[in-house]
Amino acid sequence: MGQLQLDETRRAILDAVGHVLIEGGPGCGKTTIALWKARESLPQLQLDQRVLFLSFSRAAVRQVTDRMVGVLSRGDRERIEVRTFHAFFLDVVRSHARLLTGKPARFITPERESQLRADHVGDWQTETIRLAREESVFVFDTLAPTAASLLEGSDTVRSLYSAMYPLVIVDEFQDTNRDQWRVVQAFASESTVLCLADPDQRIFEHLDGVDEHRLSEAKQFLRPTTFDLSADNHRSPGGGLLDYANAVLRNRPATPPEDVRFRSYRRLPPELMAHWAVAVVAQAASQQLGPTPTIAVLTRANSLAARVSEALEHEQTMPNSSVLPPVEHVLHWDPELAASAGLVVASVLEWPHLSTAEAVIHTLTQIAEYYRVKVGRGTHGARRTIATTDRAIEAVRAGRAPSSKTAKILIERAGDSTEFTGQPVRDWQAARARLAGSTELNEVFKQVRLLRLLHATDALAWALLDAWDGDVGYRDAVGSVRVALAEEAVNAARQDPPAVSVMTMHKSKGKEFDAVVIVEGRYDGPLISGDPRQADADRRLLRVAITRARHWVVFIRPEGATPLTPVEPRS
DNA sequence: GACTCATTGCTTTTT
DNA sequence: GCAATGAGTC
Repeated sequence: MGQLQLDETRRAILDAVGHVLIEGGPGCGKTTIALWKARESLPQLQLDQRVLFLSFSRAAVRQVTDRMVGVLSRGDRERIEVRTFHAFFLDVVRSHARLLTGKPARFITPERESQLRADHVGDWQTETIRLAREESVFVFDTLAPTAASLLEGSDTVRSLYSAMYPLVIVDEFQDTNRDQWRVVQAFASESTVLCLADPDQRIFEHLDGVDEHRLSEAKQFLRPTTFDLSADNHRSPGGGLLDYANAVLRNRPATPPEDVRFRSYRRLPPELMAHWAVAVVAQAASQQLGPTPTIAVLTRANSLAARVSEALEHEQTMPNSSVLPPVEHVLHWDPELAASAGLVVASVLEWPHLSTAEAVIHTLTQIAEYYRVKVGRGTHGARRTIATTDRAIEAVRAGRAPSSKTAKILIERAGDSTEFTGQPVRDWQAARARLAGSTELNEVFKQVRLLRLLHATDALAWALLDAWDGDVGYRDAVGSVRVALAEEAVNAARQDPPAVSVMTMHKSKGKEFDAVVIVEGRYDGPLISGDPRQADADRRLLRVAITRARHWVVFIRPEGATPLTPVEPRS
């Protein structure tokens, strides 16, 4: 770790006594100096004491853990616990919830929660609070406030954790929410707190409990010794990208450096442009950097990320008839909705074993389930569809003709002879093809296509092979697929990052790539909003997105889009 | 209560 | 371009 010079500021950080706040932009070395500081504190710790390094996501934890390998010896690494806030909260609640509720804690998974929530009449938040207080049952959202209350409310618990963790490091402090901050405050009375922050990387202020004044509040409360590393940049050589990102942030005139390119589109879809850009960048990058440069395609909205991913999946032909081969990639996508759409397809694979009425009810039930997940995601309008579907189920059950179009179509299709071949991939496609013709069926069909992009096809095929009855259909295909997709979700989280990733700019926080392609859609909201208040937040987000790149940035924007800086970019 | 047609407005999330 | 809404009709 010799490349990081121990300059005056860093020496001062290591020597500082009491709470410390380190501010600085992307690639300034905040994490590294924090790890050094942690290492310096180790000799003073007792054998059972640890340094606690709190991060916001599992990906961030991984990033820090990887970094530690270069900075610390194995023995030192074992004495630094890098954890997500939630993992820590879970621990606190599991160990001490009895103090609040008198009962041992039980936990509800997010999947289970979305079911319960969809079926619950009344305000779900109120219900989760009741569950926690009265039944000692916790969903993810009640963990943080409960852990905070435990640490605030009991001197014993607080001292216990401070004794365990004399030094607590908090990453991405600018985006800590209300409850995370409460926990940090509780630690501060007996432990030393080290906060790492970049005020210009606040990109989650729209979330409840995240506050633009958090940093100044922390300065008031902790009275930390504050250091500024914003002049340093160890990520992009020459600093051109960071300078340009800062110009975009402040809306100051700037000539984009050579390693930032712009392409505008007019008639061609942005997805195709993105595919082209990835192909071009991948080739250029592998020539200069070697075999597998990492590339991220970043978007404003999940919907565009999904569309880009779909384009990358298939061979495309440009107007000049050059052919873009498929690009292997991973879409960072919340898989729950696609998975529940997959269960609708799975239900069709069970049709050969069921009477027409049973088959229709089975599939309608899965469709209702899909819309329950949607309601859980905040789509209020899905309730209407659930009600319609439930009525249709009742009608079929009672032997009446349902009035819902979806149900009518399903009755017609389930009446046709349905036999499958035992080849999972072919049968899956055949089952999926039956889902079309009504708003609901079309929507489910579209969602299911995303499963392919999640690289779940192999896991699905294996699960279905086991479920094949050896004759005409699949037994408990729904159950098998559910298990396979849940396992896949767990595995996907552990896989090594692939060469090409597609995600929203928000999800790129804390990550790093050789090249970044930033795609602006036609209809998914502009990169920079016309509303000036919003525009500040947009510019912070853009700065984060640009600085994810170590070497190159490509912008794909619709023709006539507002320039990112007052000077027209080269094209 | 469900269908069709026209109108509107479009983001961002961890565990 | 497309999904979510609201009005009007069966």
